[in-house]
Amino acid sequence: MSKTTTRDHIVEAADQLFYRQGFEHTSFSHIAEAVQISRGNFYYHFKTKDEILDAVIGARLAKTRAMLEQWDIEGKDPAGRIRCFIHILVANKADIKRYGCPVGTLTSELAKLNHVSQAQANELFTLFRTWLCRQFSLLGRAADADDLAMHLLARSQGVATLASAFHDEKFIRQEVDAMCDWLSACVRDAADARAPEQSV
Amino acid sequence: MSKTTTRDHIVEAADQLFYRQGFEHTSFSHIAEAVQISRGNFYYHFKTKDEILDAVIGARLAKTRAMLEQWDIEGKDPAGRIRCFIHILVANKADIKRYGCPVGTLTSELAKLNHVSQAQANELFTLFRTWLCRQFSLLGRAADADDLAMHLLARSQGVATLASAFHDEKFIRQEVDAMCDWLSACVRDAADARAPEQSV
DNA sequence: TGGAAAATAAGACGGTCGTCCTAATTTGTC
DNA sequence: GACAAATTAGGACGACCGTCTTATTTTCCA
Repeated sequence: MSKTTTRDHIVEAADQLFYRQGFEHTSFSHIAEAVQISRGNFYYHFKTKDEILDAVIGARLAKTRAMLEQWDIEGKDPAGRIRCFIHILVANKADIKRYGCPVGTLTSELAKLNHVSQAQANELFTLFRTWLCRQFSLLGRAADADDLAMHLLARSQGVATLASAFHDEKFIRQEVDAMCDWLSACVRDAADARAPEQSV
Repeated sequence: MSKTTTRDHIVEAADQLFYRQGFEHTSFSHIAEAVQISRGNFYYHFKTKDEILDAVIGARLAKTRAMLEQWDIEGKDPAGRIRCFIHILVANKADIKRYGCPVGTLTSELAKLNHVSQAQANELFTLFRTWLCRQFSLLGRAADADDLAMHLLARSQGVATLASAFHDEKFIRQEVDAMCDWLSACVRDAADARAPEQSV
């Protein structure tokens, strides 16, 4: 059935606004105007603003999990799947240029607010981290898979931050290519380690 | 002489609070309490909150410029100076773990607020960018100096973001080492380009 | 030492915030 | 079609925000 309820509309609008304006700067009035409902109606669906944040993070987690699973069943090899991750930056370059990375900026904001949902938001990072870790393991780099995952995550974050600061989409493409080259080198290293005598 | 005025105290306290709690979340009351003055006294020194932000950014710019100049006159080679930049992450690792990078997080917040001081805050990034660019040029990589500068800036940003999200200081050390290795490879490539026949 | 200038304190102001209560409306079921 | 439940609208509430005015205190120089 999947009928879209008012609650879903609220979460969706809050998601967008939290991303574009930040969590704290987004008020009930902003969301109410976006969803076209009265401000008082919120209390029926969510008792506090923090509950909305929880729902937004939950929605993002679900969406991310679905995306990663989709990549898993698309039948590519691990390197191809990692390349899917890297190319998120290109696919969302317009938004990233304007608002940065949704995960990184939310995490930073909640850290400064010392918000109770910090840990839940960081779970978004963990989702990517463990997924990447598994891909690097399948690639034959089980020994340092988590280091490679963290390295790639960090580079993606840095690219998003600078692309946003300098309003530079070309920089995204450039660094995405560099990350793909780095990934290829990773694959080569793994192959060499498996059969060093066959290396040219 | 250099007597510390009340104005300086305000800027200093605001600087800290903007870093730790964010600009928007920091109120006049917070700053007043930190400086131990009455809330009404602000208006004598600053007419608006935005003026305080301007002063804070100005102070950070001055401090950064002084730091870069210091590194310039310390007589090291360009690679050593770039290593100074990389090691900021280690020197400030405790703060970075808790609050992220002062430049990156402020830039992100102002971008979401669509704040008028966005450009001035981004100038902080430009300061590092042009300085790094010059160092890479002196290193013999004039052709792609700006690309290298942006790459290194992005990696630093990413490290700060993830170290903060995962509360992981070890990750900082790890990535700093990796960046230093990368820098050494840059130097080697530059040397090879200058005298390829001498390479082993 | 007296008096102008600089600096500070105290609080009023309109506005917005998140929260919460209550009445009206819509919806679904017998 | 009646009635209970689900949903929505509207607005009151106290608190805090940034701003601004005014009165008081301190500083400093003639």
